Order: sequence, then C-alpha cells, then structure tokens
Amino acid sequence: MSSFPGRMKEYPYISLDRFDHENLHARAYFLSHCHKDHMRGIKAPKLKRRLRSSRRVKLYCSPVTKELLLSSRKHLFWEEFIVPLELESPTQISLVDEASGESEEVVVTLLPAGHCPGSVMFLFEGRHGNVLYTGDFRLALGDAARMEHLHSGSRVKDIRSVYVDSTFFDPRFYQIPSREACVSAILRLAGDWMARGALHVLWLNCKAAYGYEYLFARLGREFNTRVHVNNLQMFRRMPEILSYVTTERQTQIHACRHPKGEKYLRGNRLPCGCRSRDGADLRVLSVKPTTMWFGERMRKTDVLIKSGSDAFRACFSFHSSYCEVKDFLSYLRPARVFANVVPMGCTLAEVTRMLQTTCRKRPRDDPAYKPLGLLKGRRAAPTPPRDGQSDDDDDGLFDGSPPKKKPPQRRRLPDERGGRTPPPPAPEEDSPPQPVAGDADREERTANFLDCTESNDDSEEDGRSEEDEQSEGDESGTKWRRRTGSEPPKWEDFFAAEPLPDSQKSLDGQSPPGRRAPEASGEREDDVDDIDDVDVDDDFSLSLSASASNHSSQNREAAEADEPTPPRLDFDIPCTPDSKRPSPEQLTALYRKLARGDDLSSAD
DNA sequence: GCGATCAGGT
DNA sequence: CACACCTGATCGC
Repeated sequence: MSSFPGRMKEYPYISLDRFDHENLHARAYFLSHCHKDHMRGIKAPKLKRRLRSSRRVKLYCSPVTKELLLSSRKHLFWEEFIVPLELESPTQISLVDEASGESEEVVVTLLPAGHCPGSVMFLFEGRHGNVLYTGDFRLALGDAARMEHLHSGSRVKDIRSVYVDSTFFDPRFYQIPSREACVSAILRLAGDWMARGALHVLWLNCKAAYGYEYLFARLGREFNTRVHVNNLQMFRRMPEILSYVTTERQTQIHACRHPKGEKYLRGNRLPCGCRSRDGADLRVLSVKPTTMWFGERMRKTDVLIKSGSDAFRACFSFHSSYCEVKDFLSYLRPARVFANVVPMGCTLAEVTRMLQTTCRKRPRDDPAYKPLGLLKGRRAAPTPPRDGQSDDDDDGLFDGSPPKKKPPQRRRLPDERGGRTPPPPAPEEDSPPQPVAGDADREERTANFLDCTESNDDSEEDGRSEEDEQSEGDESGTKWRRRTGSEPPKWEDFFAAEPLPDSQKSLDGQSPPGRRAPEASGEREDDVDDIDDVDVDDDFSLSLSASASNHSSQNREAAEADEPTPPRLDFDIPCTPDSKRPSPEQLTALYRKLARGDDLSSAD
C-alpha cells in the first residue's frame, strides 16, 4: 500500500496520488491509476471546496484513468478538472499560484506502468531537475531501456530522484514469474478444464480492483466467451473492456464475487449461484490469482499451485519483483531514490538503505568529481573486472560472498537535453533534503536476507508444473523503441492509453485545455444515466468481436529466466561542451586503469 | 450523519 | 505469505 505523502521534494507544488492534508493546496494534481490507496481524499468535501474556488487546478492522468475515475458517480464532479494526457507525449504545464500569480513551468511525460488499466508513471522535467514518480508498476526486466522518454539521444536522462513502487523491493521477493508466463499458464489450465465439457466452469477468485482486465481479455479472446462479473459499472466507460465481461451468468468463465454477507458458496458453487440449464451440478475449478515469488536460487517457477481438488492458486502480480525494480533503478541510476511503499516485514530505513544501493554514488568526498559517462562493467578493485553486460553491482546479496564495499558506480553526464521539450536547465546542486541513511556505516547488513525462506517449494502433491521455466519473451538487446502494432493485441491494449482523436497537447503553458472533445472510448456519456453505484443488471448487448484469437500457441520464446541483466545501451562517451572525445589510445589507457581498479581521478 | 481511522476478513 | 478492498466498530465533529 502506498504511503507516499503526495508530494515530491523537487516539485512541492504538485500533488500525486494524494488529495488530503497539505495536498489540498496543490497547484496541480496527478493521478497515476485508479486504486483507492492512491486516491485518498479525492472526493472529500474539503477538496471539492478547493476545486470550486479555483480556476486553475487540474487533475492530470491518462485517458483510461480518466474514464475509470469517472465511472464512479462519486467522482463525476472531477470531470471539468481532468486533463487527460497521452502517454509518451511530453506536455508543458504551468504551476500557477493563484494568489500571487507566481508560476513555474514543468514538463510532464506519462509512461506506461503496467500495473492496471490506465496506470502510468510521471516523468517531470523542470527547473529542479528530472524526477520520476512511478506510481505502482509492474515492469519487466529491460523495460526502462525501452522507454524513449527516459533517454536523451542515446543516453539515459539524468534523473535526480525516483519515487518508486517498492512494494516488493526486498530480496525475499527476488523473482516473480513474468506476466506472460502466468497468463499463458492460466490459459492452458482453463483450456484443459473447459475442454472437458460445458459443465466445467472456471471461477477466477479475483479481488475487487482494476488489474485483472487483461486476464479477462486474454481468456475472452482465447475461448471466444465473456467473463461473468458482478457489475459492469466500473467498466461502463471502457468499451474495450466491456466487450470481455458480462453480467449474464451463462458462461464458462466467472469472476463474480459473493454479493454481500452471503457466504454459502461452499463446495463447488459459483458465487453467483449459477447452475446448468438442466439443473445438473457444475464442476467448478477455482483459480485464485495470487502473488507468488521465488528466492534467488530457485529456478523452479511453477506459476500454478494446486491448493485443493478443484482449486489452484495462479501466479499474478501487479507489482514488480525485487529484480525488476532493481533492474529498473540500476538502469536509470538516479541520484536518489525514495520508497513509495514499505514492504511487509521491513522498515522504511531498511528499504531506503537498499534503494540507495541503486543510486549513483554521490561524490561526497570528491568535490572535483567529473562525470565520465556510461561505463560498462566497472568493478571495484577487489572484484575482477567483468566484461559483458552484467554491469550490475549485485552488492553481494546472493552470491554467498561476503558483502563488498560498494564499487564506484557508473557515472554519467548530467544530460544535455537534446529533445524537443525544453525544460530549463537544472541547477547543479541544491542540497538534497535528506537522502536518508548516512553511509558511514555502509555495512550492507543485507545478510539478514540471505537465508530468507523460499516461497513456493511447498508445492503440493501434484506439483506438475504447467509451464516449466520460461520468461518474458523480451528479445534481449532490443533498443528502446516503442513497439508499433501489427502483432496481435495484448497487454498493451489495455495498459497503454488509446490514442485520442484530439492529440494536441497543451503546450501553451498558460491554460491547459479544460474541456476536451469526446474521448476515444467511444461511449461518450453526456449526461450520466441512472446507473447507480450499486448493481447494474442490464445486459449490455455488445458484440463480441472475437476477431483475433490465434496467438495462443506462441507461448514461450525462452530467455534465460535467471538472467537478470537487461539489455543495456552501449558504452557511450559523453559529449559535454567542455570535453572532447577521447582517442582510442586514451580509451585503452582508461580501460587498463579500470581493469586494475586504479583511481580514475588522476586520469587525463 | 459524515469522515477518518483501525481491526479483521477475503 | 501479499494485494486492494470491504465491512464494521469507534471516535470526533
């Protein structure tokens, strides 16, 4: 659960995912996704009052998040204040203090977060540097390298702070099977079961929250059916989701839940009480999406665990694993990282300490510090220099070796901005508020975590793994490039915002487009119908266009599951105004020094 | 009566 | 295991 207080140190006039307390005075609001723990205060009377008395405050979010937010009548009052922003389109926003008229510009870019429909990360670029707020995210290894807007030219942008989803940033949650592995296992299980006959139905025991929709969609497409859910109200503005769900109980796949206080679901019953036409008993296979994680050494990655005669737990995670978070941060190498979440059984100090590991080293004792650019494979002296692209300092967490001193980090230039977006240059040093955890005692007391128990080796009797290990089908080595669609639609369909008809962004800096043309989601509701917050029982008769469904067998293109190193951009020599490209000889000399672990400060 | 907070359950 | 959420109890306005 997010405990992010709502504001970032660099841009305190902005509030993100929080709408209470100090955040009541924000000059602009940002909502990363529609989960309640990121919406605190969003409908409080105090906030409504604030909005009414303001002419400028807006809420920025993705187009999908807008639709989901407005799906609840309680949030309809937001409509006139919402400014949906396309993903991956830098947009300049003016943060205006309405009393004084004082204003500050910031450029924001929404990046896909893979957490639930509409979920995004926010990259802010402005006077106080580049900062990234991730909201909640589930990104695969190497995803950061694929995000164009985290780069400037061929290099990673200089990021001052990352406010990161640290839900699973704890070595206990070392690895979580890839999303694709999990979904395809569920698809197979479902297929095997339902193939036994029409009386064999599947019940997905999902929590009440956005995030399972892509599962529904995959199942719907694969089996040309719809998933039974309790009500459609939460999807009413999302036609492409609506087309995979139904309130009609006569379907083989259910994700319904027990209405109220009824608990008589026992045995093999569906929560909706659905029975077969002739009254014969249904055979219900229950599948409970559950986060399952695996320790460092566990190569076994069963994504399905039998938990009863007709019951399975299926691996399913909304959040990135330790490895995925670490990969993400290690790639970006921000100056500082802040935890948005304190993982279970862990203190804020502990997470922060571990997060610090992924930061680039602050040249505290080296005032003459000169950024050198991206160096690959840089190791500390005691460690033999490794080449290849595993340039991650794996801080001795898992290799059984004694904790090493932190090796000098990759260094980078403070990004010269070559892009089209012109955020003003960041001031060099603005004494960071409190980059937690001093480091005098840099004993990585991570040893505590070395012997953490693995999660799932308790797999039961018939632990036949549906899928053996497999992992994301990421062609490693891909350049960061957005994939453009020609493949069958999948995850991205729901998790990236769909293109809006009006794609113009508010670049004028003074007044964001307060009112928008009809959204892409079709179903423009002009005045809200009578759908109440409770049960809607209409059967939306939507055509189930099951056109694409043939990508089921392309399940795995195995990439090594335990190969945590993402594709890296190549070694790059900085092109600072005051430096020139080193000659090959100079480079060779530099490499020699690096290999010996020599001090580089004397280098020239 | 409403909101905020916490405990307990799924 | 957790997640995200709901319900109900309690306290304060």
